[in-house]
Formats: sequence, structure tokens, C-alpha cells
Amino acid sequence: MPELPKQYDHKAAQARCRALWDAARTWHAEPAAPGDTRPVFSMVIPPPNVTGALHLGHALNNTLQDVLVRTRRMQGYLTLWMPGTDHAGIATQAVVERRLLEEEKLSRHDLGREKLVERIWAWKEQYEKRILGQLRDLGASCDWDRTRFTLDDQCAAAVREAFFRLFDKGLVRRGKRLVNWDTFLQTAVSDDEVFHEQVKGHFWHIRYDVVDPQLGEPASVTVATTRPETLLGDAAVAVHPDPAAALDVAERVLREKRAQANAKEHAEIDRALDDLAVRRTELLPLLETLAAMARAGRKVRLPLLGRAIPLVADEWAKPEMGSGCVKITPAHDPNDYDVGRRQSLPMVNILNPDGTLNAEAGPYAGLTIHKARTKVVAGLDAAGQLVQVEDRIIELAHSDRSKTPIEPYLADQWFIRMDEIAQPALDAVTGGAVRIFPERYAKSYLDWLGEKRDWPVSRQLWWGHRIPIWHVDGVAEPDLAKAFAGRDGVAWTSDGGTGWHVCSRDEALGVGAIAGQPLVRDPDVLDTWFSSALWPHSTLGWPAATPELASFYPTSTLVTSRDIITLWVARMVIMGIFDTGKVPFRDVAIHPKILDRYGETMSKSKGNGVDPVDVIEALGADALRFGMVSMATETQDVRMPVEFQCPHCEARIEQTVQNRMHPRIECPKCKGAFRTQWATKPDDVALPRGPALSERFESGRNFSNKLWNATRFVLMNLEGFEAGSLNASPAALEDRWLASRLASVTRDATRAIDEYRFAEAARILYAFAWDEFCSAYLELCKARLADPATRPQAQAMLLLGLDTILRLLHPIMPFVTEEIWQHLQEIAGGRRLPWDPAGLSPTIMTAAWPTPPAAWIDDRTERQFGTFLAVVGAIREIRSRQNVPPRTQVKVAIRASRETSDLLAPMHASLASMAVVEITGAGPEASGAAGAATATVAGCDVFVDLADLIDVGAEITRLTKENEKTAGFIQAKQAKLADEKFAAKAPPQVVQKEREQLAELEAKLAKGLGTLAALRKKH
RNA sequence: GGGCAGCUAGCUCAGUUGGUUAGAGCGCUACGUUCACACCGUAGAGGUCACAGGUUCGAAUCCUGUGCUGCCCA
Repeated sequence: MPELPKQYDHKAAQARCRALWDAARTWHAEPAAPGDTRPVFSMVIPPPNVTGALHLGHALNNTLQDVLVRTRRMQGYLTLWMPGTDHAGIATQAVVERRLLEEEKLSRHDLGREKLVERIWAWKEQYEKRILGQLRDLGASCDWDRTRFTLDDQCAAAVREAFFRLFDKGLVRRGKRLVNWDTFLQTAVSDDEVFHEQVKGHFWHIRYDVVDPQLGEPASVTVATTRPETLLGDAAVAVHPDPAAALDVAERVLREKRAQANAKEHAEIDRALDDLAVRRTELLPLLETLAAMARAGRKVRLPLLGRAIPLVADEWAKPEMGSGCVKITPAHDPNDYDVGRRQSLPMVNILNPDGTLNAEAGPYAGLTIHKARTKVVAGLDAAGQLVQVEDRIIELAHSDRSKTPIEPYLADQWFIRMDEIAQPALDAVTGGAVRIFPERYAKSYLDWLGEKRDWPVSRQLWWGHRIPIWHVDGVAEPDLAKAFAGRDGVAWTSDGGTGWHVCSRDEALGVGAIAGQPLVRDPDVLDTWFSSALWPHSTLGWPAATPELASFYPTSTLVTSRDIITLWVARMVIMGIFDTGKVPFRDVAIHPKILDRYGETMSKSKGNGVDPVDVIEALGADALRFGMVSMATETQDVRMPVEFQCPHCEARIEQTVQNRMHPRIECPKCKGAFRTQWATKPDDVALPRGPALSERFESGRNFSNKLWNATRFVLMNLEGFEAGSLNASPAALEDRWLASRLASVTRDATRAIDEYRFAEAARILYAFAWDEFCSAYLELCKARLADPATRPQAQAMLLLGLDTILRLLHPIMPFVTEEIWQHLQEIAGGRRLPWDPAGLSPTIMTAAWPTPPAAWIDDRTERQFGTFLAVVGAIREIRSRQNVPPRTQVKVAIRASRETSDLLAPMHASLASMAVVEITGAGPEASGAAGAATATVAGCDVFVDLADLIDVGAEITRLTKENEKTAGFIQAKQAKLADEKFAAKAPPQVVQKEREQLAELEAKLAKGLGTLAALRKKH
């Protein structure tokens, strides 16, 4: 038999396993044939964006999915895991546009719509390939024959169908909406694509004159703004309708706050209260007057443009702040927009899409916002309308995509009305048709959906599903009816004027369908999340009634990260129900996000990320997966310390906030330099790359190796063994123990996976495989394998244990388990486990999931075995404490009850081998030599005769300390038991348990004191 | 501003319905390589369970508040 190498080679194994699985296409699923009664398990992948390569979050997400799908496959389910990628609208377009600008100095307008889209497709091809490759490297057992893309023909057909149905039911509306306008990309971006950053700015106080002030009225009002150029679009100046009442409310709030505040905060609150008092006397009369003027319809004159705009009474104006008056620019500020709607103000848009000012800005038209601001301020100053300029730090919204400041901008958008279609999605979760794990996440789902806010779906982009709506003007409805007679996939609504919006299910509506009046296609595309919302049914072929849809929809489980519950999960439920009448999935398993050592989210721009490919290269895919699964606990955040690995000496260098932005780093150990992702200068780029890794993946790598070496041991000792049916044997204690543990571990690990407690499953299997199977059982077998009488039984049980562990671990660590499985096939291909009725699978991927009978579980055996291990531990501890060399045999006597002694008797050989001892006596009367080191564990007194070896002084010191500790515990227990309240109120079992513990402790102390006295005499 | 979490060993995390002498991995210390594995073995050190109150015979665990951290929504 060729001996296996001492170290597991993950690279070679991964290549072999991949080839094996691909050749057998074990990941492929066909819809159930008639008569196929297998239960079905199906999942759709949360499609990664084609924006870039996969990061650790994807590795986590996909590992967990693979754990589920591999488990179910082994359990005999008909399993489908649908793979694919997302076109990711703005994100991808922005990346390609940025490159275009950097590399060719071209804008998208230089290139044109068609050419740009071509470029993005090329980008997509490249990254889709890379992403799918990464998923396969990770071991994901997706059905690769079914790979989809959110923008492919099949998904596009589903998008048009779904949109048409919404339109046809009157659920699509056209409306104005204040959007986050990215002036660089010239598109609206969603709230999620905006980040806020503090920047230095100013607060300009501007005087607006009152038109024809009357006696007793102020000649002007002062308002303040951080964006003075927006005054060009002002529609009003607002004052509170009841300033006195508003001040009362403000004061009451402050007083309540003061009552709860500590002394430190009082001073500040008092200052605010003083300010309010001053306002009451000095400002309130003026505000009352202004409120009356507003009611009377008086106007103020807009500086620079000279337009008269109304004073309005609106609660948005805060009498407790500033001048108490505020300018209203409905088309360029979200709060002002609300005021504008309440007060029926005109919405004056002063911006062009490119961020320059339009004709509404009069003399400022054509200027950029920045230049206009300078000019407006200068103009105000010259006109004497500028009262004051303050420095101020302001929170400025920036586009996540282009990093430029966001301008609030009023635009025409398509909306999907949510009131009607959101309700079934709410009911699905409250009614339990969709279950969310952990349950607390259901709250954010329900809260968000409960608002039923209309969904703006227009995006001013070129990359995406083009909205299937055409506009036509100057025709009457009969013309439309005539033009589209006989076509059921066309519907229209009035545009509110003389035109029509026509929606078509087919891409080719026919722009010339109406003579003389061309149909003009809406230039916008749909929000990316629209196609994502259809993902579970569109990938299965909807709207066609495919066998796939019949077999695999609704899907079983969706595994995703907590940050897209609203964006994606909720919308999938809405659209799934709307389109198919059924929920898209039964369970939603939410997993945490991965953060770095400092609790920051990992991102490429911060340079604190770990590339999964680096981990796979350095430590293996199984190490990455095991780490991921271990980290997938129910807490929200996973912190991952990141380290650079020196490419020269493999030393690890902690990644810090400072060094993570450096283009090159010098290894403190070998002084060799390496480059990071930031390297741009030729000098730096020429250096070898130092990958960023994390120590948290090492235990997975070590675990792989442990399994590998346990296998080596088993294979080395399988010589001459004819493996047939393997079953648990009632013979030896350790065999009954192993069987019992196999059964309970299988039960617990299976349950943990069923309940999406992934980390728990990993922990159970790791501890069992390492601490129990390798450290205990395998060690015990060394003695048994040496004895021809016990050898065959030990071989059979070793094989049963190893095989079961491999199957249980396969979903988490597919490669190492498959590699080992193949080696076992060569030596022990004839084995059959009790759960292998159909024979042994040629690949572990389709091997039967273990189902040991509950009857194997035997608590008594487990307790007995625990006693044995405790004795071994006690002897080892004494040896170690006394510095007995590992190979030196010592004499041991064990005093224990007859029952315990009988139990331990057959284990003497094992004991001798595991603790390197000669057993000189055992039984109720056994005793050690005078001055022997002793220990008391699990009802056994262990005497280790160390003869001259003993360090008596050290033993006295240790024993004294231990006795003190024991005495302390005794005191605490005695006090507890002496407390009448405890005796009266605690449950009897608890009191009883305390008494027993006290008795044990007292016995232990008595023995300890005895031994101590004996040692002192000897000393 | 509203909501959801987290705070346990130097680091990263477990800790099921309150009943402990609070655990694991990494790191650290000591010892050990012919006999599966140094990606290893054996043993050890290391904790006011963020803080302050409360409920209880009994609190890491339940309640209230405070602080810090993170996320989501405005």
C-alpha cells in the first residue's frame, strides 16, 4: 500500500475533486420525473454583482448555501442550487464609465448608448467568468448547467411580463419625485447609494425684503442657508403658524430633558432655556406679525431675481432656531418639497442634468453650481442683502458611485404602487408562510414593508432592463385601440395631457404602429432590484410553465446577509406572490456581516479586505469554508483581524489602519519588501505581492490536516482487513462509547444545520473529531490493534467512526472529505455502513447521510467512559507536574468501588498505553506506596508511585494551594446551605445537589490534608 | 431622531428554559519529535462576564438606566 504523505495537499485535492464532480455532474438536477417521490430542496443564489470579484461576504454567503445543499443532497433530497450573477445597474455602469474616463478620457456621451452598453457587456463577460470560477474554487455545488444572469433573455422576458402585468393592473404610475441626483453620472441614485460626509461649509444669512410693508410690519425677513444658489429656485419663505405654541413645546421638551439629565448637561440645557426666554421677548412679536402676514397672503421679494414670492405659514419653520423663518426651495430640498406640496407652491427646478443652472436661474444660467454660488454670494453682498456669514461643518450627501456631492433634483419617475401588493408579503411573514431566521430580523422586514411606500423604479442609466413604455402624443384612444387591436400584450394610460403612455410585453412594440405619430421609447431603465425581485421564479423559467418551475418553486431557503432584507428579500416576496401567487421561499436564513479587527466593514477602498482567493491559495478552500461556518453565529458582527503574509518568509504582519493604505510594506522579520493592492509605482509593482489573510482560517487548515492524518493512521492499520458491513458492536466499552457518541453527534449536528445554527454544527463536529475520535478513541485503538484478538474489531470500528465523521463534515469541508473518501475506496471500498442500503456511493457527495439509530445513544456508557478519561487525565497531570519524562513508565494503583474497578479492568491495557503506566493495584483495597502522588477524580483515588522522582517541596506547595481553594468552596457551600431562605425556597433537587457537592468537597479536602501531612513527614 | 444588536481570557467567539468551581480556538509558558499528525502531543497560566441599580434563596443569563461600538431606517 502506498503510504500517504504526512501533509494534506489542498491544491492537488481540490483539482482532483473538481474534476471528479464535474465528470459526474453530481451538482446537476433535473425536475422530478413522474413517480419520483423524493422530497425537494431548492435554492437560488443571491446573484453576486458583476461589478467585481467576490469578497469574503460572498464566501460566507455561498459557503452556508453549499452546506445546506450538500446536506440535503446526501439526505436523499432532489436538490437544485441555481447559480447566476446580477447586472447591478448603476454599480457596473459606474465602474465601466470611470475606467473609460481614466483610460480613454471619454465620457459615456462621447461613446453613445449602444457602444457603452457593448463595453459593459464585455466587462460583464469578464467578471461573470471570474465570479463563477471563484464559486467553483470555493466548492459551491451549484447546478452549473443552469447559470443565469439578471439581464439575459430569459430574465428579460420575465421582467417585461411582470412589469406589463403591473401596468395593466394600474399599479404603475408616473410622478415627480425629488431624487438624489448624481451630476457626474447624470442619474438618480437610490438612498442606499448615498453616503454622508462632514465638510467645511458656510451658513449664509440673507435678507428678503417685504413687498410694500405696511405700518407695524417689518421691512424684511432674514433666512439662512448653506446653499445660497438655491434661492434662485425659492418658492416661498415660511414662518410657523403659531410661534408661541411652538416655543411652548420646545420649552417643555427641554425641561423634560433637564429633569432626566445629569449635572454636567444642565448648563447646556439652561443656556438653551435662556435663549428661549430671550426669543419670547425679542423675536416672538415679530414672528406673530409675520404669521399674520402670511395668513393675509403677503409677499417678499426674492433678492437678485426680484421675483415676489409668498410668505407661508408652515410648521417646518422653527421659531426656536435661527431667525424663525426659512426659505422654501421645493425642487431642491426634501423638507422643502414636503412644504411645497402642503402649501401648493410651484416647484422651480433650476438645474440641468449635468449640474449647471438652467434658464430659471436667469442671469446665472449655464454656470456650474459652484460658480453660481460664488456669484450669488457676491451679488447679495453687493446688493446689501447679505447679513452674516458663519463657518459651519455640514453633513453633505455624496454619491457612493462617483464620490461627487448629491444634488436633490425633481424628476419624472415611474413608480410601482405598493399599497395593494405589499399586504400579501406582510401576511406571508406574519402568517408563517415565510419564516425568517433569526426571528428578530422579521421586525425590520415588517416595519419597512408596513409603510407601503411606492417604489420608484426609473433609473437614468443605459445599463439595465429598458422600461417597456413608449410615449405617443396627439392621438385619440380609438387610434390606439385600432393600432393594437388583437394584441393582448399592449396597454396604455393617459399622460395627463394629450399624450399616452403605452406599455408592451414585447420588446418590439413597433414605433410606427400609429401612422404619423411615432412612439418614443422611455430612455430609462429599471432599478436593478426589479429584476432581482423576480429571481426565484424568473430563473426557473417563469412566465412559461416549465417543469423546473413546477418542481422547484417555491424554493426552500434563501440565504442572505442582513443588510438587504428590505431591498431584496421583501421585494422578492412581493413580486413572487404577485406573479405566481406563491411565496418565493419558505425560509430565510440571515447571516452576519464580516468586519475587520476595528469593527469596520471590509471594502476595497479602505484596503482592509481579505480576498477569498488568497485564503484558498494559502490555506485551502476547506479552511476558508470551515472558518466561515464557524463564524456564522447568530450575533450580528464577525470581526476578523487581518494580517499580511510576507511572501518571502511567510511571517504574518498585523494589518493596521496605518499600514493598510501603504503601497509597500517591509517585513519586520526578514526585512524583505512586498507590495499591496495600492502599489502603482513601477518600483512597488515589481515587488512580490503580500496577500492579506486572517489567522481565523488556520484552524480549518489544521483541521483538514488532522483528518488527513487520522486517515493515514486508519489506512496504515487496515492491512489484512476485509471491510464488509460495519455496525456498532456491543463488545467493548470504548466501542459502545464511540457508537453512542456517533449517534448523539449526528443528531446534534444535523439539528444544528436544520435550524441554521451553522457555527454550532462546526463546533460540535470539530470537537468530536479532534478531541474524542482522534485524541481518545484513536489512541485507545493503538493498544487494541497490537493484539490480534481485538484487532479486527478495532479496525471495523475505526472505519465506522472515520467514515461517519467524513460524511458529517462533507457539507462544510467538501474537498478534504472527498479526497479521503477516494483513498478509502481503494483500501476499504467493500465497507457498508448501516445507512448504506443502496451500496456505497463512488463519491462522498452523494453518499448517504448517517442515520445512527437512537438506540445507540447510551448515557451510562458515556459516563463510564468519562471516568476512564478522567483517570487518564489525572495520571497525566501528576506526571506533568512532577516532570516525569514522557517515555518513563510509572507505577499506578487505583482505588475505587468494586463496580468502578470492574468497569476499568478491561481498560487497563489502554490506560497503560495512554498514560504510560504499569498498573500495580486496582480495587476497593488498593493503595499506593507511602508518599505517592495522589489525585481523586470521578470516585477514584489514583496513586502514582514516583519513588525518587518526586519533587516533594513542589508537591507540598501545590497541594497547600489546592486545599485552600477547596476550603474556600466548602465555606461558600456551607454558607449557602445554612441560609434558611435557600433551604426553604430552592427546589429540593438543587439543595440535594449542593449537599452532595459539599460532601465531595469535604472528602477531597480530608484526603488532601492527609496527603499533605504524609508528604510533610517525608520531607 | 427612531429601531435592532453587541460589550465574557491578550485576540476572535460559545454559553440552550436563572442552579458552576464560566468554556473553545488562536496567542502565551513548560516539557516532548523512530512508532497518524510540530498544520502535532501533554500539562499550565490567564476572567469584578462594560458600568450602576433592581427582581430573586440564587444573575454572565431576567428588568431598568448609563456608557461605548456596529448596523438598519428617517
